[in-house]
Amino acid sequence: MTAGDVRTDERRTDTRGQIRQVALELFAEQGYDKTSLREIAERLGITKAAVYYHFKTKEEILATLFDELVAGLDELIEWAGTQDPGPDLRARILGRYQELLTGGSADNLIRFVQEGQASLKDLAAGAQMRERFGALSRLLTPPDATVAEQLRSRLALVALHMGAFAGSHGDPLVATPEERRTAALEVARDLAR
Amino acid sequence: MTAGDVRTDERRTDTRGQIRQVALELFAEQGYDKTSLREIAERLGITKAAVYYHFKTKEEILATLFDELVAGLDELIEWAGTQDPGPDLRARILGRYQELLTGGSADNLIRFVQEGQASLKDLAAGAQMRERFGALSRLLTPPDATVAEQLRSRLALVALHMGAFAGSHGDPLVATPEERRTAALEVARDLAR
DNA sequence: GTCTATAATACGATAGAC
DNA sequence: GTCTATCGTATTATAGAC
Repeated sequence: MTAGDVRTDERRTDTRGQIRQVALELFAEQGYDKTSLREIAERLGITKAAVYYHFKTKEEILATLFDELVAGLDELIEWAGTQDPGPDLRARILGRYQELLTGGSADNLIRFVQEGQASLKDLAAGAQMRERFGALSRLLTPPDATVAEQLRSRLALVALHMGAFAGSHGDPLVATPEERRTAALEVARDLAR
Repeated sequence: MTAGDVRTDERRTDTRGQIRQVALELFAEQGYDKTSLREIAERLGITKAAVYYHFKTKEEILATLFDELVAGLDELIEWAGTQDPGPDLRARILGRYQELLTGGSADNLIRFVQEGQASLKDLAAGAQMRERFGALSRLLTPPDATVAEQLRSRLALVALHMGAFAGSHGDPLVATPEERRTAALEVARDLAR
């Protein structure tokens, strides 16, 4: 882990990374169950067996996709725990949560979470995400919250999700990604007010 | 179709209906892809082949599950088209939509739609539902709506869904079904105000 | 690090007996 | 209306050559 040890991260052809990237695209597009390792391999011009050199199982591919997001969420949750509760904190939590969903490939990841909840049900990554969503929901919900307020907290998170990837039921939102994000944050903050 | 023609509806052991019921429960619980015909058959103490006597394909089972809801939605959409647009109509649309989701087994169906969007992607039933959600969203969105208002309309529908089956991300809402429904309608109407 | 080949298993769907 | 038996095809995963 010294500063000069660049070699380990400088794999000339980062097959492992390409597998992760393609897998995430396919998982988000068509779901985990309906995406086969053969399909992932084919897109990269390699074979299934080659994929198994880089990952022990299909689920391991999925698990590594969540690592970054989960770490970011844990950081956010821990930070929020040290702050003074109140409407202002809730607004800041939502802003930081949206930042986690912005940039990188977190948009595909959150689309996968939002649209493929069923497939995540029995997977370790699913349990991991459910825990974090639960923690976030609690942080966004005053202790004496009504049922409607609890529901609003959950919807605030969904609003940010829908702003991150557009799609979802019915027609897509017609707007640029920036417009969507801005609108989503506005709606989410209003819901968690 | 005469009044006395009861026989056809009075099948002593309604296997077809039982298949539909069990299938819906399993689809809602674990998703369409992960539910096999063998599993459905086993729960009823029959074989896969027997299931194929009642339905030509697995997808046909799913399709019949949506028939009632789709018919109700079409009726609602048509009715709404004859009314004067405005905040008041939007509130009434949401109320009637919630009624469609209440009673019967529509709760399992809408849970399946909400949590299993990925599996519905390439299915005829999925396209059918997406059309209706799109129509509903448009009815709930003023013509000059901002992006935020468009998003709020979609969230209003999601609010009713979450009120219909509790579950979803993070912790379940702690409330009776009635409390959940009441809160969901309040939140939904506020979103579509 | 990638390959061919294959094991083991499950799936949706069909044929034909009863 | 339900059964047994099976077909054809996919899947995840592994063994072993190169």
